[in-house]
Amino acid sequence: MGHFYVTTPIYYVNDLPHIGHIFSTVVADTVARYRRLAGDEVFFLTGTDEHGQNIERAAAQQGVRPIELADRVVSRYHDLWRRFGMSHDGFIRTTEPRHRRGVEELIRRIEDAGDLYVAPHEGWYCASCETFFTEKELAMPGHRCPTHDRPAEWKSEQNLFFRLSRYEKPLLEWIDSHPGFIRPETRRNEVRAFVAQGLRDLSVSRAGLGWGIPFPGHPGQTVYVWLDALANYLSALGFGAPGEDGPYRTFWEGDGERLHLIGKDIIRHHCVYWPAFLLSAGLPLPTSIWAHGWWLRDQKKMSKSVGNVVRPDDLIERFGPDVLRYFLLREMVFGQDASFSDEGFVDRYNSDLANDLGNTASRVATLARQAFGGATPPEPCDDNPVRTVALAVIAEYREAMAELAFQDALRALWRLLAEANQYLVAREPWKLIRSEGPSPRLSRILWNGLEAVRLVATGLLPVMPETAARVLAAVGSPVPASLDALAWGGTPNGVPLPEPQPLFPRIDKEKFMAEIAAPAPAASPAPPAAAPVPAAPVPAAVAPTAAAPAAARIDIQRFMEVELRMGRVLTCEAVPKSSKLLRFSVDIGEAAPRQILAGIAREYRPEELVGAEVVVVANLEPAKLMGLESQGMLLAATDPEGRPILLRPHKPGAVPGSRVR
RNA sequence: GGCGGUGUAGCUCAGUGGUUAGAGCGAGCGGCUCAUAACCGCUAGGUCAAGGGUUCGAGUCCCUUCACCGCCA
Repeated sequence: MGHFYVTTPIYYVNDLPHIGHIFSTVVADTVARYRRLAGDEVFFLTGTDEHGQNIERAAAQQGVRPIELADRVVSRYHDLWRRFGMSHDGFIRTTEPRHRRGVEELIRRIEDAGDLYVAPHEGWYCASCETFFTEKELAMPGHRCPTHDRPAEWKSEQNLFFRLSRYEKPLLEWIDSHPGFIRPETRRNEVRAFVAQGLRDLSVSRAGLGWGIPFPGHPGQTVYVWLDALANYLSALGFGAPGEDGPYRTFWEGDGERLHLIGKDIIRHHCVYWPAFLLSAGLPLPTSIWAHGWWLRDQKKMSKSVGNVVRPDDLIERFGPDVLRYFLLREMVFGQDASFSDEGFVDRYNSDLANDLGNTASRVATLARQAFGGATPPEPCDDNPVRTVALAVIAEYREAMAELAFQDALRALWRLLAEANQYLVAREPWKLIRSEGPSPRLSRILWNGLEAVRLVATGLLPVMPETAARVLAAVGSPVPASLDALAWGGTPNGVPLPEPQPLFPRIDKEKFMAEIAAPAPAASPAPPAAAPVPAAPVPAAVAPTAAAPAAARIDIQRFMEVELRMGRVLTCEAVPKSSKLLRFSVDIGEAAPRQILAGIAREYRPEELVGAEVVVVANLEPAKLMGLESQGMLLAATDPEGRPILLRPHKPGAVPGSRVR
């Protein structure tokens, strides 16, 4: 069969792994496993992006060398991938010598093609993005970077430029003649439109940047991070290695498939710059670049500053990685955004895994054990409604998996579980056990049930490798090494069946929701508190007031992300039917006062607070309490009893709206 | 502003111009008792964003409007 190369983005080591990283890697792992089962020779690559000013700065703040910072974060990735049973064949770090050689070789070829030149580069530069902006883009006063909301610096330097403009037509032609090159379709349209409107040459070096790969032949220049990072897809395969090219020839230059999985935020780099670099260097292009959407948290974008990033350690600890893998692949329409919620997670778990998969497996296993002395039935069955559905499901599953339509593939498998349950209810084998004992008819009925579960578990092998194996064991089948097993008739006859045990114990949803809403019990070890880089802030609403452990240090920029403003209370009243909430309208220097709710009614009477000066968190995501929207938060400390003490200035005169810092 | 996309059941989403618009989850009722209070059946719930047009026939094609999303270095 063919060769198949699949890559994840390489992850930037300024952030700990979160659900977004996990998703990309789970997808790649699932595809890799599927293709291996289907008989392809597979190379699955992931890795880390470790260069750039952000890393340099973060390391300096922590008083370590950049490579030490990178080492620490990388070890977190290794740990996580191990826990997830990721089956990657390679892990590349951009700080490795082999990567540097690959980058140098790529640049040499681009230079040989005459696509590099030196020119002055100037503009407003945001060090966080490591990007130059045009005057137009930063039109707002102060030239603030739109993504980081911090002032950009005017910068002018000599840089190397890549003749991207030369590849405008070739790229358009390539996109037009390769319909599957950029997926999904809507991204392809976007990229096409972007290229069609004209391409400017691209700066591919920075002057005086320490932490990066020196630009070969141009002392004082460092390779621009994107050119550096993208080359990982080649260098990890051995491109640029002195004697031996390793898997490079097989997986990049061969006629197999080369699939880049990316998030939608890095489309341009992968769909424009990267193909152009490759065209220039005379190298093959990837066969497909698949951009998936983002995981939202309860419909909102996850962001470090909001503090709603899903770090799935608790979920993995509690359910094992396979359940999260299943959830991620089942819930997201690949290519679109999806929303992660704890409630959705439990619902999915209970209905799909506990009720359907787990229960059906133990149902058929128990029946067969009862009827045939603890073994699988002696007689198979070759003509029945379950088989008819199974054949359709298998075809649909394969088609969907080939398209990375995991949602459809899984939905198809679950149709077979439903069919098996309907079939059992129609045949009532539990009655036959009593009325006719281990008859041939009973054998065929129960064999069909086992076979249906076996097929579903086989289809689940790429998605939930460890769990699928356990389901197979539960229905008396071995773990197959090939997708050939995904065909009717594999359940062995007369082999012992283990005593069924719940594979997915049902979760009490109410209890679960209450548990995750509550702060972790004091006894439990603090979650990764000793994180090498600042972890996401704990949502303040649920943070315990008792002696909080010292938080990781943050820099001034980080602090300034919290917008604290002076406010004057205009009105204040109790919220009906609430013992704790007061409703304020607060002037913080804006056109209209803010409505803010605070849980301090037990300690303060509304009338004593009218006119009070208070400190407001002004850029907090609005939240609904008792049906009322709270557009901010009042700062308060607590006394030894845990009662709130509102923070107020010790003397009057602060201007409403003035920044507190 | 330009280009592209989306809008269908309480929620998440399917729906090549062709009967009465579907699935899963959730809700209500009934059945079963092998199975993890699981499973099976039935029911409720839709002016298919709004308006206009083409057509024998429109969720589907065209136009307009509204809302949301993405891209425009």
